[in-house]
Amino acid sequence: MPRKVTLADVSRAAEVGVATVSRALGDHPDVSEATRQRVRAVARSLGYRPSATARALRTGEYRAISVIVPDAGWGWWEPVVRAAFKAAAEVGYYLMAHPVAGTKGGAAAIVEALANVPTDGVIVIGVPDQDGVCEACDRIALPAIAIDDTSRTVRFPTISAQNREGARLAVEHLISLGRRSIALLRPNIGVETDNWGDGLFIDHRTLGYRDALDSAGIAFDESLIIDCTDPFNETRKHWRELEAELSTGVRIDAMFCAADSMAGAALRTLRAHGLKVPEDVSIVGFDDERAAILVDPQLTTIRQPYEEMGCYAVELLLRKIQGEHVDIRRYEFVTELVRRSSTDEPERLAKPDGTT
Amino acid sequence: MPRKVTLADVSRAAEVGVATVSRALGDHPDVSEATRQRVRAVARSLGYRPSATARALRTGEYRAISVIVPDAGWGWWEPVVRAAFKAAAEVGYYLMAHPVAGTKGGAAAIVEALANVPTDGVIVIGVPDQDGVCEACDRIALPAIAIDDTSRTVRFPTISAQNREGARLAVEHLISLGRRSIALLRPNIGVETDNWGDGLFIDHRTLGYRDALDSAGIAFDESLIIDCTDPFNETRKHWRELEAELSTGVRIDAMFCAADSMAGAALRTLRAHGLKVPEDVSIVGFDDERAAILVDPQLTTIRQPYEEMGCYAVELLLRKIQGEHVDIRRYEFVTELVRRSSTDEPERLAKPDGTT
DNA sequence: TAGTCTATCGGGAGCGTTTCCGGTAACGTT
DNA sequence: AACGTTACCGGAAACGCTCCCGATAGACTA
Repeated sequence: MPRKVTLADVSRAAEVGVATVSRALGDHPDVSEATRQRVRAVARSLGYRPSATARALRTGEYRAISVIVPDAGWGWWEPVVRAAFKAAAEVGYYLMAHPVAGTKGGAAAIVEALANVPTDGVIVIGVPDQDGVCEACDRIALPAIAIDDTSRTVRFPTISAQNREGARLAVEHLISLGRRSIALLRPNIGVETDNWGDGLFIDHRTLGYRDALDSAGIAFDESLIIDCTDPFNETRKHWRELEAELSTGVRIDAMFCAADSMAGAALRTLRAHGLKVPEDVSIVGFDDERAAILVDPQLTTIRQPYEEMGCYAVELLLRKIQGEHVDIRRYEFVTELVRRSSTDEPERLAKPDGTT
Repeated sequence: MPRKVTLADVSRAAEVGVATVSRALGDHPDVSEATRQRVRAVARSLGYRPSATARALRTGEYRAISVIVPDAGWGWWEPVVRAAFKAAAEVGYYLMAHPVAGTKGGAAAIVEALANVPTDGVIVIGVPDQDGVCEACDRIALPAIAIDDTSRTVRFPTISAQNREGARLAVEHLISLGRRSIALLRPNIGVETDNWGDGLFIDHRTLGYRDALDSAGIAFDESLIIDCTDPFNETRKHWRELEAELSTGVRIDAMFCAADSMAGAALRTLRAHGLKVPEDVSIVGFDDERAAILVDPQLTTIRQPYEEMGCYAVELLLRKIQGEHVDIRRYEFVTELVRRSSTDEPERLAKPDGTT
């Protein structure tokens, strides 16, 4: 294999100093147009490629950032990552993704490994023990910012959607269809949730659910809250209880899936109990992830502005990398309702407010 | 922020030479146990972390490899990447993922960017212009190996499933259910396919389809082949033709989806035309990606041994990195049929071979 | 004509490692 | 007592780059 061609090689071939080559290639001002051209030409013909390592060692910056994601693929964060990739590329930064799934040792191990990866900062997206990761980053002086919040306190700049308002939007939509017995299906994310407290996204969504009920004067019924651990295997106790209730004839006429990923299981279960969607039960999800259009019927859901969130994340991170101060608070983004067939109006139901 | 602590700092604090520190930390033989302990302790208390950059610059190896994937998430390659991550970690290598989706410039640009990323080699997974990417890697002396094949020739070590045998398995299963009018739904992958030639995975799957038909003595009917560009939007002409046929009463009783990602659309379309799965139409997919268990009914499909493939990929790549010779050929892995409800036997159909 | 200024360039240090090589001290051997 | 061995350690070079600083030559000013 051909030995790597270095600055010195180019310098020799172009008959100029190595410093000049560096400047010519780096578009610095104090080099004549003529030499710049010549150096350029020689470098190209020699197939010169700068060593990112050497450059990083010298300058102390890698021009690369990392995102830590829960898994390689499959999740609401995909579009966020995609957007972040693009945003980073636009300012000449390279972005790399680090899935934590399957890694043993969890957050700590991830950051441990990250210490060996050339990166100027990290974006932590919806991983368990988000705070732990961020703090570990802090310890090794790595700027970090978080997206979504799986930790109750805000000790790092945190980007999230307006979860409470979004949930309210969802449930209001169901109510506007004339639904009144609305179940809340919640993903269990491995940390204790606190229905009323501030913090976890799922808490906010629960609050939004209550907000909508309250405004509509519908009594809150705790038995309609169902926690669901595994969206694919439906192992959670509460979920089985719902199934039991359904088979004993308890009726719900709507369901707010606080995460799209559970929609498949929900649909299957409802169907198994002879309930039709959207005729008998209307469903609204949250996240607008790709599963939403895969299921049948396609899912009405709450969409987060993933692109904006991803872009803003890199923007914030770059600021932090450049030493600017970034407020430690939650940066919230507005959500919108995406209507699909899971909330088609089956028949003309009399609505509370009398509109069509 | 605290300045980074270097070898020199540790050396000063431990009152030994920097070379000794390096050796002590690196578990080299010629350093006394006593000093090793002391250096270790000092390093820990100072919070020393070796600079991966400096080390890489000196040693010339990064102990990191890259995977290039079509997209950030959502696809059959997810488990491959996951397995590769693990395999790499086990031998002390770090793996990073590079999605090409959204990148402008395609393959060339990717590798261009990769030149600035510290990596010892790359695994290219199912991206368009796979050959182009591999060749670009070759040019910059980056060891590369490919997984799956979206190029017709094998100019790089290529890992793939036994696509032909897998497809045969799928279709034989359908035939064993008594089905005889079996549609083949194919993903369009952006390159011209050649039904009979060797190369693209989809060609192999088509061949397997024919193999099964031939063995069962079922005549091949070209009009049952449907090409489908976008699994989510179903825009392809042939697909609309199928829909048209279905509505004019043309009957199929089974469908082999040559990629799971199309199953959602297929199911929706069939349902829209009043056909029930699995009662009226049996469906088998290919890939066993996560979509397979999300759809309703859950999809019988052909599973590739993703974990093995991912592990083998890093094994092969590491060998290449270490300068060993790696045969340039296709490394094929056996597939298996995963039975789910989309091929439940609806009623007792008379089977050709008379078995139950 | 002498001095100053600008444009252009080269030398060389230094980023944090690893590793070669040479040096010292302690020990064992004749 | 003189030598060779062994065990341990430190100095320093090198990896490829950037950038500070000083040098040179020509142009311009007084």
